[in-house]
Amino acid sequence: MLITLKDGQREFPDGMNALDIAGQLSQDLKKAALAARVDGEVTSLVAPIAKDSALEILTFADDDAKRVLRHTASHVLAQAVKKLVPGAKLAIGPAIDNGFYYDFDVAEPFTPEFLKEVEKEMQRIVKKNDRLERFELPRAEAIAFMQEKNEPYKVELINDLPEDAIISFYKQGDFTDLCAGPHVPSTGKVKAFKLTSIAGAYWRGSEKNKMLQRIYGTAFVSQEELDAYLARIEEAKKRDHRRLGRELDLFDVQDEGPGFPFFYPKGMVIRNQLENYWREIHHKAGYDEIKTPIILSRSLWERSGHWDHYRDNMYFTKIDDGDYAVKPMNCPGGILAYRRTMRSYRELPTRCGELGLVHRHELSGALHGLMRVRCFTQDDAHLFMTPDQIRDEIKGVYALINGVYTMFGFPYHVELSTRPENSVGTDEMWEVATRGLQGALDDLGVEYTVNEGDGAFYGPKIDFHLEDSLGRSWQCGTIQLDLNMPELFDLTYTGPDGEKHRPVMIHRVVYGSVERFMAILTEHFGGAFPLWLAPVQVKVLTITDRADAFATSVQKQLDDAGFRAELDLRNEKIGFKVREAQMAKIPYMFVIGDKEVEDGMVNVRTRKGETLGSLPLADVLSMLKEEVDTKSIK
RNA sequence: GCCAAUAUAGCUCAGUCGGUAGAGCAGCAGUUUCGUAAACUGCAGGUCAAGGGUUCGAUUCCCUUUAUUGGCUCCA
Repeated sequence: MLITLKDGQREFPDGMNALDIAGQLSQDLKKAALAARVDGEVTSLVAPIAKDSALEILTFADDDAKRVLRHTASHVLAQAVKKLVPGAKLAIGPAIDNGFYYDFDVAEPFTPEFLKEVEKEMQRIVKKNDRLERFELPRAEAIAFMQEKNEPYKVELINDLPEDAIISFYKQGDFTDLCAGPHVPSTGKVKAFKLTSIAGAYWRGSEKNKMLQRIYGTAFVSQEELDAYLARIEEAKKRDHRRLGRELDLFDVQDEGPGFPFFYPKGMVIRNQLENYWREIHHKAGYDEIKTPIILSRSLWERSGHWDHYRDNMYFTKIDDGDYAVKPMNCPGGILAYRRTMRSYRELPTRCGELGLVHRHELSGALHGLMRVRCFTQDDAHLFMTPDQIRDEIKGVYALINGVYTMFGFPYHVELSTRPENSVGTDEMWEVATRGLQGALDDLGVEYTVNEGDGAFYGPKIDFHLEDSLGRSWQCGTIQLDLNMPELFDLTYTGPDGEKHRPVMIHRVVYGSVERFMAILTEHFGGAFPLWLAPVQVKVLTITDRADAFATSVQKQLDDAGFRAELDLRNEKIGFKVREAQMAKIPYMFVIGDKEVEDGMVNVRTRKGETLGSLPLADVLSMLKEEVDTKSIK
């Protein structure tokens, strides 16, 4: 058979497997090989290749090979747990980004000490280097096999496989698991691994099901790589916004208000800068700004559908004898603002923004720093338009969001979320709305994944996800197309024909929530905010008190020029003052000593440790102004 | 909300096999006037998360509650 390799074609005997082919190419490759990609499909190294094919030998550098190795590691984990707790029932154990997990149903929850034992047992299994052998069974036999092993979850999984599915198993030593594969050839390939945590997880992800015990771990081909990975995680934790928020005195959440964050003076500077920027770009994009009340009557929420579909997440209050709710979303307010007057088609589209403070009762276990809180400010806007304006408006919003994320240098991914179970409106409305969003994304040529059933209760949405320092993804921007609320509130505009028509509504946010966005921002920049956002932009440091007068006048000039500058006249050594400014991640330090006083210059140091030397203040000011005005993220 | 872990000074963490606690940093007070990431000395700082139980005695052991962390679920 003719095998096409990445650097040319070669003839090999029919039925030869990828591992042996690798061996003929180089012994090093054979040793490093974990899996193969045959005609684009990831397969086991030991699967015979029957015909002319394109072949890639995959080593750990390849993401698919990482998954194969980690999947095998999850089997090793399951084998070890079964050995130590024979009564444990196996659920599922896939590879995930950066690692793997396996779910078990056990009578007693796992403990951290137990993990140590499991790791030891896994070492033994890896050392034995058992081959992983694949075999298939017909459906009935597969079920009988797992029934006999007393693995009810596996039986359920097999029952749910499509009729024509090939049901395969992998056997290593005395352990066999239902698995589609592929795997590495033998357990010895799992050279370096670590079990990282224990967690509860619902069977099949539904809180209606039993909670199983999940063990998370990760695996690499060498101890060095594992150590490097663990060191990277430790490093990433230093960027955690909860930690930086406290260290840099920006914000925090206190026990007295779980999920209700505090913002301190330095944090407010960042927040206000973000809001100023937001107003600026929205003004340019043709938006007006409004503010609607935080508390509104119960009847409004009943009409909007929130009472039926969102009540569990809402806070309520009583005023005199009336029932009121604290708003969990801004849309009903935005709708009342639209509805206050007769609208003509000539006014459409209307774009009305609101930095709206909303409160939502999130589950206590879901709270996470500023990322998930119980009160937050959405940089919301509601657009009302005629149906034929939908695509252009969606594109306009997309451009706005893309522009902001790109300006900050944030990579993001896009998801399209469709109709959830608990929703309002007719099938037709949902169909039209979903097609509208999809059409706009396709027009723009945007890559996206579809998230079935994850839309808002009133409409489908396009979600923008950003990543935190540990690679966890958080939804920030969203564009939601809504045909339902206009119906529920009987919104109209007068068309050119003089008749009343129903407008279409778009709900959208750019930052998502100002709080979450600040968290992402903090982690992304590791607390070293770009100059335009930095709470303190310049710190003026004196070397001796002979420089006090000049330093004070420098600070005054900075202040007059609109910069946020602080003065450090303390009787401390310059090295100490620099260190403190450095740790506060202040972008620029102006060092002033006898020399500078004499020359009338400032000696500029950046937080990156560069010393720019003595410069005339006027020159430095125009340089900094340029950096602020362009919102440079250097 | 569910599973698990954790909670000691402003922060990071020791410690007590049950006899009411300690370090570094930060803070404060002195001394030091010094050239780009840590001067020196001293002082002060804690209901050991909260409530209950066991005990002669609980910060330590047990229970409950609260909060936090990592997941699950949910979501901006």
